[in-house]
Amino acid sequence: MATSWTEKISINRERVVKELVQGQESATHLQFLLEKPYGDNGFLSANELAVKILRSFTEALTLLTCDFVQNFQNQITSQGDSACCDDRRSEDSGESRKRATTKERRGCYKRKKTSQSWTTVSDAIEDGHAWRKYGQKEILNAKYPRSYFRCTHKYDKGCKATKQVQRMEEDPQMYQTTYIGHHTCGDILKVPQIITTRDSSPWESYKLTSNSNTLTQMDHQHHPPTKIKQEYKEENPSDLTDNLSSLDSIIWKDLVAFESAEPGDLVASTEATSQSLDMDFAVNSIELDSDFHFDESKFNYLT
DNA sequence: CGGATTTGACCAAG
DNA sequence: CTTGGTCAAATCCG
Repeated sequence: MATSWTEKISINRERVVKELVQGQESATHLQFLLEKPYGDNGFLSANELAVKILRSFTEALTLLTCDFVQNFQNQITSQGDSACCDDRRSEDSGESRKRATTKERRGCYKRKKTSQSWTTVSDAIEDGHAWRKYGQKEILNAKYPRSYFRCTHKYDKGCKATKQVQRMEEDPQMYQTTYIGHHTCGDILKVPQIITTRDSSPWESYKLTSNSNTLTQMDHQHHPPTKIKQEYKEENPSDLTDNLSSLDSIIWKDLVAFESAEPGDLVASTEATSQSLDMDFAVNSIELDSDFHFDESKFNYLT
């Protein structure tokens, strides 16, 4: 195997610490916001911070759980072959089956307990990936049903990515999306989808092309305008600028809201998760040139 | 006609 | 037993 169990543990420990530190920082920020509830100068709203904190702790707990479960499973499998669900099904006799083979396997699966997952909250459902809905379920004590999506390329490319989308009770305009597993089909959203809003309607949509840092206007979609965040200045940040080549693996958690998308403008911010950097960060501003092109080195990052 | 969605059934887990 | 996640036939839609 590529990495040993002990290596995985030490890798995950770093990530756990990182997640917990981030959660702590977000909590501090939240505390600051709660102390002055009428100020609106914060980069992140209290609600977004709460989501961020929750995500950090969820991720940390997931990593810890993965360690534990993986270790346990390693011990089990080393003692003998694991029982597959097909084995269980062979015991399940008596009742006549409608059809053999594929139908025989219906509902035969393991719950994704150890898959990496992360949750976002946004007022847009579209995230740039090709999803196919495969189910909807009423959830106990939830006002709105939960929708289940899988990657369109599940069968042709074996992509295991799924997501669950649920309208939020407190704010029905917003959707909570839980992504489970990363895309392995090549349909990786190499660059963020950026939704912009202008001060005056109509708002317009832009998308970063995959091979360049160029914003191209998208066909109008049925997104409601995203909220505009106030610019938040902070000293240039971190070691992130050393790793900008990893931009292709960034998964953007939130939509960017531009105060203006005119060339030359500094435009507002978003949050993002980088798989390769294994961290979350925020892009504070992006400067556009006349071709709606931006220079990565001019990004202002917040970690 | 083929791909996407709907929806009730099926199944695992607790 | 209940609940949530998935399957797949029926249906919709371009």
